[in-house]
Amino acid sequence: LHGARAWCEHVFVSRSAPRLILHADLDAFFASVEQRDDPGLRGRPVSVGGGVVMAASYEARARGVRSAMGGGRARRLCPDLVVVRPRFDAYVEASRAVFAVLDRFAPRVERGSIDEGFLDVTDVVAWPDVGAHAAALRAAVRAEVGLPISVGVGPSKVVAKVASGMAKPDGLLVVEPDRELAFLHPLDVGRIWGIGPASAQKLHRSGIRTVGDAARCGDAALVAVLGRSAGRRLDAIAHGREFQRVQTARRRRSYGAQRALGSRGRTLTHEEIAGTLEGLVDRIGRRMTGRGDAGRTVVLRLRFGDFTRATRSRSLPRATADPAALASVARTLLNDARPVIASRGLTLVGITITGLDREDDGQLVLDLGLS
DNA sequence: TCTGGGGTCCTAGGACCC
DNA sequence: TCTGGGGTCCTAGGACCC
Repeated sequence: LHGARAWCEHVFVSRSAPRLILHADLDAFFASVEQRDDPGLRGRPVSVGGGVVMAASYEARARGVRSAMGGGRARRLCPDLVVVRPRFDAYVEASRAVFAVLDRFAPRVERGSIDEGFLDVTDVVAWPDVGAHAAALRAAVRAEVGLPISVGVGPSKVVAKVASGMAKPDGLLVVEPDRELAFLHPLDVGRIWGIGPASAQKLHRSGIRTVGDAARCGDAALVAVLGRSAGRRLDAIAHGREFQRVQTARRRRSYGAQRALGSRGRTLTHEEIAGTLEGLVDRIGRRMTGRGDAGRTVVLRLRFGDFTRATRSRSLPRATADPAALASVARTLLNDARPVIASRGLTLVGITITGLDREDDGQLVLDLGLS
């Protein structure tokens, strides 16, 4: 109980008060690494990945090329586009080097993804100095790793994140504590981290276009449109009351592998699909074993020609990382899915392992019963 | 714009248990 | 006989992020 109480206090204190947060986000990360390592690519429109654009340099973006865009369209928009093959090892190494720098600038750093991090500097930087601190961070990353990085500063992770996006490329934007709502309210709701195209559209249809609209319409209306969790979160953001902690050590919750089959996936036989699945399960098994993890739930993911999806899952009595055991479950799931596959034209198969086996996995629920 | 590979979190219903 | 209040676990689908 003592531990639980200390934990609750920690969570509530750090969640209920403004902090001083930096969001540091590398610009066009994969493409910037390529331009750094090959001077011949500098100043030219670069796409990492040819089938699908995984990252586009700013020169390419100026021509309309965007990440996640099909390669054909990218080349039509930008005929002199230089397409390079991704080098994931180089990106992982560059990311490690960048976080080594970030760790020097804050006692608490959250790895948001391979190319972005949140820094809580509340306890180490006085408010008026935060701009200089952020500028020094950007200079250090540039000097030591050779990559451009943009930084947003604000009283919460969401504000810092939106600010870094507006600072790009290679910029810095500081949102002063009392300017937070003035900064957020004019923005379209879709600019908020966590409000994607589907939610933005629902809000727009209800007449809620900006964050300011969301603030005025009230918590109940937002919950009605977005559901309990997302609705309350947007309400809190719109009133400047959302203060998620910077989480330094987040544990992985799943392992997955998938393979796009293209249109030829529609003609693959059951046995060929099973063979592909076996390869994916093998890959996952190796990764899990390498990290000493095991999982109890196997999820088969399918995507079809019309981009609809389906999942089939099964939980085992005990966690395993054994590819043979996982493969046999994957096979029965594939059998379950046979009718769906036959009726819809398969274009992607994937396997995810969840229910990771960890002794310290658990949750504490505090029931408040507020009126 | 016609789409890769890796993740996280939320919602909801059903079966079961005391 | 019907029911309150408290739980667990599983499955499936969806939205979102980089």
